[in-house]
Amino acid sequence: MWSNHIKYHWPMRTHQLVLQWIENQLSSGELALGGRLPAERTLAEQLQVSRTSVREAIRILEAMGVVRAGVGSGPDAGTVVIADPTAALGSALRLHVATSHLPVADIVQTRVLLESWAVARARTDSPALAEAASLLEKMDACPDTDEFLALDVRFHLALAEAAGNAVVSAMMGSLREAIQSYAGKLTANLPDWDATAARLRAEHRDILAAINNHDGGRAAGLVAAHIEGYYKEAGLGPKDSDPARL
Amino acid sequence: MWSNHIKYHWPMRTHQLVLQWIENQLSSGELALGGRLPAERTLAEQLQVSRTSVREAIRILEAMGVVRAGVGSGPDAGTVVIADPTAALGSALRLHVATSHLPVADIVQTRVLLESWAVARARTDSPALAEAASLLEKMDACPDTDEFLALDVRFHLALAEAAGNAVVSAMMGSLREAIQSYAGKLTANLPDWDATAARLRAEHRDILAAINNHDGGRAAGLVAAHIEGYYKEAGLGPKDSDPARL
DNA sequence: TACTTGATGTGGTTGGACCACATCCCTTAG
DNA sequence: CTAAGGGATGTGGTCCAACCACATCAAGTA
Repeated sequence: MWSNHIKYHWPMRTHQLVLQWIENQLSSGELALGGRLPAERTLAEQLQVSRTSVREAIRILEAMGVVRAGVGSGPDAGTVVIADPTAALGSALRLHVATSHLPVADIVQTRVLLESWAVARARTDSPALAEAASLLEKMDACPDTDEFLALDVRFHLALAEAAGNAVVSAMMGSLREAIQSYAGKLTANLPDWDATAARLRAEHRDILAAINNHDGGRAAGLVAAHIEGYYKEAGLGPKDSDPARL
Repeated sequence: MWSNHIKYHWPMRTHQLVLQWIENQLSSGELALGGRLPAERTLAEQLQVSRTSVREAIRILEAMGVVRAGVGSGPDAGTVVIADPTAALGSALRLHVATSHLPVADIVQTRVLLESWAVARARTDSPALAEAASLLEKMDACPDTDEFLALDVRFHLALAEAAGNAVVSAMMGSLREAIQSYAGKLTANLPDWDATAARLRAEHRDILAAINNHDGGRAAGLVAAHIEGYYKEAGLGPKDSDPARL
């Protein structure tokens, strides 16, 4: 009856074993960024598990933004280690927003918190800040709404990166991604897009100016007002709203 | 060049299709928290895909903390919808720390930021705050180091929850989980655990007192000093963080 | 009534098969 | 000699048909 004592006392699923092995390889440095995992069939034989279990583990790592799977042959093929923490956090947040377990208002509030902190600590000599300035100019000469919004996303992301904290940057990006579809629908509610766009441009300029004037406190306040103002104008109540349906 | 962009969107892998279907069910409310997914074989037939693809999608959702798979029969069996955002974020962060893409110092800094913010706006009538007080008493009468640390984790999590922001709570928990093994090793470096424990107890009391005195600013400062002091004493060089002004 | 025992349904795991794709390398035509 | 075929090879992507371990439930039995 107890043909397998180990499994009974230590019920670890097979794909978790593979995950653990890969995570160890990553921690020990034997698998580094840009490195390639063994082929699925090879890895399955090495670990004495089925290819299915190996694939399930790789799926999880792929969803976590740790690896990228590519078919074919050559340098672009195979399963290679990447680093995209934003993908994992964004997907997770989006899914839990879908279950109504994470209110959209909380996401917006957290974004305000992180981005305010980031601009307050932004270094004026940061490359990310230079990129933000460049993006701001592009937005001035951009008549298309969708393109403007895309640039807006990159602008705010650049602001977050200016603080030099990779975790904050990743979280900022994931928060953006999690409510992207939501924000898109809110934008449709705006009564006068041209006026709003003009206001956003002006506020962007003020934020950047405050940072460059080494007035982090003012920059943080402007960012908070900028974000909250946008969502408020589009109809999202602050922290009381029910995100049940889109 | 742009054709790659199009190709990136068009050929959707089979498990992503399943993922999308389930996410739609969640968004529309047809699948709610505590609800059960169709059986894997049934779902495979419904969506006209193989059971393998269904399983890969479920694996991802499981890693994201959205579902829990249980074998057997009865109410506890099957794949049921849960809500554990901390699991997903924690795993993702831990994996990216393993790839050295997310510095531990950045994680600590982010934790200081979030927890400072949380205690600064903690509501004194929050149930989480009452739990924190209860945990504090337990820690006073706890001689065991490991148990003390476990209570410490729950104490700080309760503080984070007192702000009433689910996203911040989830992120706090995930940050803790991501560096848990790291923190454990650091604790071993402490020269005099008893002295450190006594200091931690005192600081916990001060933090809670500041919150109950409605002095959020002081509480935030105490939390920042509390966390940074611990890691500094254990030998982790901190990023200079100043979450004072938001 | 109380207990045993199979039936049923669930996820967990495996091996094999085939496909589409991308590269590499050898052959062959010029 | 060069350059254009065209397999050979290796990769992940997908599917299928089993089998196992487990947990519950219902029918049958003492």
